[in-house]
Amino acid sequence: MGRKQAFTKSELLDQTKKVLLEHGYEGFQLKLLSRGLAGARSTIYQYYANKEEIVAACMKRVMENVLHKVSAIDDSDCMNALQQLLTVYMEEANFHQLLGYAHKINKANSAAAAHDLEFIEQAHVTLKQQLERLFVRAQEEGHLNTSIPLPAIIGVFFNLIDTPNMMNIPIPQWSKLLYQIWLGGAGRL
Amino acid sequence: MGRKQAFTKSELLDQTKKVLLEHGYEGFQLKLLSRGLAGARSTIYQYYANKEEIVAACMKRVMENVLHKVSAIDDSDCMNALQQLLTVYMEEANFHQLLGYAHKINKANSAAAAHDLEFIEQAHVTLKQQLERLFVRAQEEGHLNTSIPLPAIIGVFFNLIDTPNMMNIPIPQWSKLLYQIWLGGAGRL
Amino acid sequence: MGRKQAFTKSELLDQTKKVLLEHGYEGFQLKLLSRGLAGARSTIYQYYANKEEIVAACMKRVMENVLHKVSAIDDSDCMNALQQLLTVYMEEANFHQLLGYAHKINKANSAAAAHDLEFIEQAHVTLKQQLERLFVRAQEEGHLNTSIPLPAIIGVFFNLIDTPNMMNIPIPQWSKLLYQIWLGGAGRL
Amino acid sequence: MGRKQAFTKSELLDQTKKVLLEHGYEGFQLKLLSRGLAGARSTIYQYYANKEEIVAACMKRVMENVLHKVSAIDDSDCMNALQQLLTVYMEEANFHQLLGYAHKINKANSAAAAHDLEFIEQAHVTLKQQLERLFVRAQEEGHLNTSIPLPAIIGVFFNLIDTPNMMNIPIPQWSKLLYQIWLGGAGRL
DNA sequence: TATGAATGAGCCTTCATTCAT
DNA sequence: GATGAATGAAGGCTCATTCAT
Repeated sequence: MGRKQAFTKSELLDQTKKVLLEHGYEGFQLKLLSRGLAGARSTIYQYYANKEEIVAACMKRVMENVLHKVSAIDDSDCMNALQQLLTVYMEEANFHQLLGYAHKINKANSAAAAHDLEFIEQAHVTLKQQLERLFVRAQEEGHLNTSIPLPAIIGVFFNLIDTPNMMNIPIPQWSKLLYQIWLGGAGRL
Repeated sequence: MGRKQAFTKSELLDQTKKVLLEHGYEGFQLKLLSRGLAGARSTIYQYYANKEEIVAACMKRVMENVLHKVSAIDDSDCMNALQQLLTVYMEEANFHQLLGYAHKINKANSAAAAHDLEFIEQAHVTLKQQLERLFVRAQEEGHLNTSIPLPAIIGVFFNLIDTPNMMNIPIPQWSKLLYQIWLGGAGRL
Repeated sequence: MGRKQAFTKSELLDQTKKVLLEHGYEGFQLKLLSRGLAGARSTIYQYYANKEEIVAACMKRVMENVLHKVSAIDDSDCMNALQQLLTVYMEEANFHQLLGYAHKINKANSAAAAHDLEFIEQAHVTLKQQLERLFVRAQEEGHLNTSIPLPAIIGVFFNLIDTPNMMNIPIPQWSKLLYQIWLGGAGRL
Repeated sequence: MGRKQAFTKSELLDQTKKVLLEHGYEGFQLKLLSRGLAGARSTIYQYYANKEEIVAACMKRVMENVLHKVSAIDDSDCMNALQQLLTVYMEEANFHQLLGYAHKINKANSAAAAHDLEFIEQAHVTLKQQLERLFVRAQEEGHLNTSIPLPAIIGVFFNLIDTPNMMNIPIPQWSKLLYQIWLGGAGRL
């Protein structure tokens, strides 16, 4: 009964992510959102009660994707696991950047948004711990240069994600290449 | 003689940079700008005709600083020059990030802004060429691993700039450390 | 036979009255209306073409009730008739208040609403005349203090209806009590 | 310095009261407010941060007026004091009605509004106590009919305020007339 | 010149009403 | 007939920009 939906919740969140990455959190406007959807601006309110909830839901979904992919990684070999982790983060484009917006969301406006953010925060902590454990193992197993402080190693590793892929190399290979640079350096062997 | 000067152009641009980095381009508001300035919001229009011009002027100034510092680098030893370049970019905090906002500025609104952006664009190209020349030299002189495509090496190098400095190591040392990781890798030698 | 009846016209008007008294005319919203009804908001339009018609119909029904009850009053004894009138108006809770909203309804929007309002207006006039005749008779029969202008006496009498019943005395007794105060005053005899 | 104000805070509150009485709380719109002012709608925000604050401030001012006038009443003779109280409430037109809107204001939206409402609430309690004391004294001094419950007497007294003044009798006389009806009744002596 | 005040354009959100199943 | 979904027209509020002192 009733009409058929102009767009699905999933389409809405897809577009949300797109607009968010293109215009940043402060530049996120419902006008831009609806522009990329097959329906009017006010229709958005069928799904979410306000702007904040939309953004929070979008972030939550991205986080869930990442958690899902990460949980599928075999971490028996820690170096291999790191390589795969890097790939996952790269595939889940701009996961990193999106998370940076999380703290800007005004929780006071919406309980639902606050709840989603809580989830994201929790997951974030979990991911970090998992990652740190991998790095510690890598160090203990003698794969890393012990003269470099671990936080620096981790920071550089993470930052690889945002390296601009000028040559448009497919993500799996691009990820492998960056991993090699990170581990072996850019200098002559 | 009139009234006393409320704030100088330079103070205005300092504050512009601060607000820009804190709130992003889309979150840049004149209210935030004047809040950190010793004068009224409307006084800003004594210096610039609109928002776009302010941001463009700010970026231009940052670019000029970078150009100035870069031009002082001795590039007889290309590897040393690269190391120094990295330091300069890091010192000129968030130069990279600011430049990312450049393409968001609406040039249609102001000829002055368009002019400044033109300058920035030009300088950007120049810097890139200079950098590339250094990298080519580095490769020719056998400092780099030839099995890695140069664009990837450059991309990673540049991305180092944004690596979060969790341990708050002073910039010159932090720069040196990142340079080492980049060149030698994070793995065991 | 189609679908089952979601709610009757009468239920709709009951709920209309409730919402109207709770939120006032300007606060009357279809969302609040359907919330207390066993059916969807859009179903309301099966009965009435727009908001104005609903409110007008509600008022008309209340007025009809009052007319009905009033016509049953035996007015051979005018003082007794007045007492009974007061009771009727009080039973027909907030009749008075509802009528106050009548002039706010935008007739331009709906012929049906305009028609109902016409009826209400007419009935209102009739009731007033009837009442006035009763008061005139009461005065002529010497029941009222002739040193007080009749309009003042009538005004006070009518206003009794809205006296807050803090002690929750049952309406018939409450009505009788107010009638006594009105007639005999609050002062020592 | 700067331009001269389009309207004063006081004018704003005057108009607020007018619109509030004409359209009720739910019908109170900034458009209606600015329509009666010599300035644009957005100018209102120079004085108050939102709708709620405006309404709360308006009510507070009315309450302050009432408190001021009430405090000037000589209550050595309680019956005389009651008569004067009635006049005050009538002069401060629709004070009663306005107060009825107080509980509809959404305090969550504004600390300033909540603060004003706190004041109003407090003053309301004080006024009520003062009034009750007067009535108790009146009863003890034997001015009132002891066979009528005091709350009913008080309720009727208060309700007099809203009696429609059809003949447009000047307020002091109108008040006196109502007081007489209340005390002595409308019936033949 | 410096600025306090004014303001219109634009954004978020709500709501009566219409559509299409 | 009943309804879930769609939507444009407003209303509250903010902000860049202009005015007038």
